Amino acid sequence: MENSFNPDQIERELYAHWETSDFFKPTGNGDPYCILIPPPNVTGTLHMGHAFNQTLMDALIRYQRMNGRRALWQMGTDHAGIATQMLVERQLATQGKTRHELGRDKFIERVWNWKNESGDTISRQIRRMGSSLDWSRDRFTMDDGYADAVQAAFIQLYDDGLIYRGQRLVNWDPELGTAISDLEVENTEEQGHLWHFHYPLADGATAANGDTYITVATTRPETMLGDSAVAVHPEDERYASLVGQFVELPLVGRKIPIVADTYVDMAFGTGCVKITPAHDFNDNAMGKRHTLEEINILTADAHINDNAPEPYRGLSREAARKQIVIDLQNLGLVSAIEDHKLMVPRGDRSGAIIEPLLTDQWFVDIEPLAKPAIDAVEKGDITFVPKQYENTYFAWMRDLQDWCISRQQWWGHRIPAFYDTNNNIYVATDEASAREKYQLGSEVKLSQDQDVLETWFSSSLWPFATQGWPQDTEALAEFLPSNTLITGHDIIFFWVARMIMMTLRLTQKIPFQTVYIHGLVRDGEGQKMSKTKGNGLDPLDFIDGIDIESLVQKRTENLTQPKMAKRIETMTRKDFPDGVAAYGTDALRFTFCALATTGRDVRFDVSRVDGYRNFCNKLWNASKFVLMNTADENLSQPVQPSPNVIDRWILSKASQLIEDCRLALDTYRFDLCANAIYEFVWHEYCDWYLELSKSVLWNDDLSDQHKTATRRTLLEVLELLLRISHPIMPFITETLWLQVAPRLGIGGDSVMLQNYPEQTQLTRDDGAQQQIEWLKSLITALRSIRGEASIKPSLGIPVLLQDGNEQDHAQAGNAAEMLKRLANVTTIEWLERGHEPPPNALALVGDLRVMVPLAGLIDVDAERTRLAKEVARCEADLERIIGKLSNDSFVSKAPAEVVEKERQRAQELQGTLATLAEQMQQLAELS
RNA sequence: GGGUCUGUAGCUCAGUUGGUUAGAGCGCCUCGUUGACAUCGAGGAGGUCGUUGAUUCGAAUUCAAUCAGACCCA
Repeated sequence: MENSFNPDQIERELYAHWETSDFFKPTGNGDPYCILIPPPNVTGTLHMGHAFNQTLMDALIRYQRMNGRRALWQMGTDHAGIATQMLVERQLATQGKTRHELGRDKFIERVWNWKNESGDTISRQIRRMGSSLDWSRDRFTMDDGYADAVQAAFIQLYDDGLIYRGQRLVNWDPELGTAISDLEVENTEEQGHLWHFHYPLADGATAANGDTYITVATTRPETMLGDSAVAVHPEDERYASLVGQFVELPLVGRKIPIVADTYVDMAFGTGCVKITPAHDFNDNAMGKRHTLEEINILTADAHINDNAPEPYRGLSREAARKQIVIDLQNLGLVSAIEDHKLMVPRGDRSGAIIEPLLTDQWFVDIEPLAKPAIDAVEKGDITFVPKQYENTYFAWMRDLQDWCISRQQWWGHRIPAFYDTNNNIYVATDEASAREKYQLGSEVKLSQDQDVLETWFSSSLWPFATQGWPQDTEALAEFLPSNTLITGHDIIFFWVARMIMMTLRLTQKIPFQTVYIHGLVRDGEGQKMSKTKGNGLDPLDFIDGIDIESLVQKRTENLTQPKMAKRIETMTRKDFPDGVAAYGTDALRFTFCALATTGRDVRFDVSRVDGYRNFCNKLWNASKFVLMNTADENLSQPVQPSPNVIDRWILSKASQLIEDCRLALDTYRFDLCANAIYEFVWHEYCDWYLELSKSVLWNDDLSDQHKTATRRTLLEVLELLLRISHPIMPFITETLWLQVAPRLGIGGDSVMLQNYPEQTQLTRDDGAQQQIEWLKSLITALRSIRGEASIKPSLGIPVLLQDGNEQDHAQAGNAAEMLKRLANVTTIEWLERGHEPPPNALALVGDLRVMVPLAGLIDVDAERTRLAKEVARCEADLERIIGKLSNDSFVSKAPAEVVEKERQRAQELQGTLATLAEQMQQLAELS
């Protein structure tokens, strides 16, 4: 075996072997267990969020597979309508072409070509994470079968009256030329202005103060061309007399009413608001309340249209704004321009400012879908972990707007709706079936809707469309509902809620039982990782390593804001002066598991990976030790129980570990599982058991029977540790297991097909645990004396024991060899009770006095300092406890056992302090 | 403006139903090259658990207020 763990050599080969051996497919007769992958975007590349998400899903699916479940982790990618279309359009642009020149069919062909050539990047990267996905069932949301499901869903919902077409205000991305979801709109605070305009009162009306105008404040002057009212608060006395009167809209000349509405904030601006129902969501709602005219003044690419006065037609919204302000200034109607911070909506893909625009779109009537979806979570059919996310879910679900599902794009599922020349709607899979369904003669001309469905519409069908719906398949019967959905909280609304609604409606089943929500990965400073900030990390760089120059180049190329490059470079060189080491997949996965606490953010701390890489190396070397020491003997037979207390102890401890790990995984506490494994492997198995085992294996006084028992136990526990850690660290555990298991007579092709350890297979032994804990405190006490007195480890020390009970005597007799080896003790002598010991350094283990004679080894002053510290600690403790015990209400009201415990502790401390005082006395006499 | 969450060692975080000597990893200090591992071993320092109240015999843990920060929704 190599001296240290080298992940690079094993990972790819092992993964390929697993995949070609079909180990990732559901097998056996166990209960089905299914995890659905949140389908990554086909244009995407693996980022830290994916890697985190992948790690948790894979840990869970491997755990359940090892529990004997028919485990399916369903692979798939989504077609990412907007992102993919943008990507291919950008490619075309480099050749000086547009999609319109190409035409719809040719363009879609181009997209498919791109997909077939480059659409598997993320799939390849996911494999590097060790993810045991069933690749044979890989689905893409644009595949034929999946497309059938999308059509079927649309048609059924339409026929049920749950999908309708209508003209509504939607979020319009003028750059992409399509509607987008309000979830795809990012509102950011930006610096702008608040313009105050005078609107002259019509028909000679005057305000209470005699003004012949009222003043409105707006952040978007250009929309005034579409104003159809001015609103004031009904209780605003300044304007009470004007309600019902009119103003004459400047530049336009339209007479528009002054209405009263409680929506108006009296304290904001002038207390008067211009109302533009066709270009603002709030104004639109108010317009509905007051039956105001909806005047659309913008084209699809955000230029002024013909509904506006002639001089402004054709201007961009920005140009129109400037011109309108100038024109109003010339009329003396601009009373103030203030700096103002406002929330600006931008499309998350294009970055363009989103325009609320009246357009014809397709909508899902959400209320009938939302109600059962809320019920399912309320009744507990679906549970969220952590539970608090159920509130987030409810809050959103109870305030849902109808869902706009059409997009003015080419790449996606074309809406299966046809129109005749009178714009009557016929919904069916294709033109022929539309004619049949609606009994249309050949004289009726039909044309298909040009739009496609938004990607999330198809993703919302994921739980059943991936299993063959609308066909009645075996997979559907077996894996719907699935068991656990693992995802970040950022897509609860986008995806989780919509899957619940659609699955319940179309299959009458819940899509999954448990939704485990994990945190989002942030950088070391807690910042969101983003390309713009250049603080993103590529998980593969942690697996394979990357030198600093390549890292700098990677982070600074293709920036949307090239001026950031210098800063990003400086920051990168500071954070990673030597680049990133090749840590391997297992170390990265272990890190993610250890970071998976219940919190909402996960700060990715590079030093953690470092530590867990070391942990892998520790496990590697422990295995090396075990293999070296178990080579020459047939150890396929169990030895039970072992004659060696250390063996019975470690097996007993291992039984606790199994319980802890199972509980942790069953409750999605991957962090607790990782910590339990780390603690056990390093601080029980390696620090103590391996060291103690040497005192058996290398002790000529012990029989072969003892040695065989320890060799067997070394292997047994190691084999168990490999199985228990496998879900978190698949590669190293597999590599080691294939060498370790045969020594125990265990066959099998892979640890991933073995059973996850069960507690019932081990015996708890409280006696053994007590004995070894006693031994550990003895050794620790001696090491502490050595450490504080700076006695070199290589220098042996004599030990005197005194007092103590019978058990101490018995145990000390058995422990001599181990004390010698682990604390470099040369001789152990008992001093009779009451006899005066030589000057010594003293430690107490219960009543047992453990003494190291000073005799030239230990400096009296150093020892006094050490003792004084110990005395201070005990005194502080005792003082606190006496305080409690002298409190009558504590003694009378606290449970008897708590009081008793404190009494005992006080007694022990008093004993200890008495002994220490004596010792101090003795030391004092020395100097 | 409405809502959610977080505040524990220098840093990143655990802390189950109130009773612990408040823990871990990293970092820091001292010592250490004999046969698994320097990607290591041994020892050690370091915290009035954001602040203030309340409940209780007892609060890091429950409640209220407050400060600081993060996020979601409008």
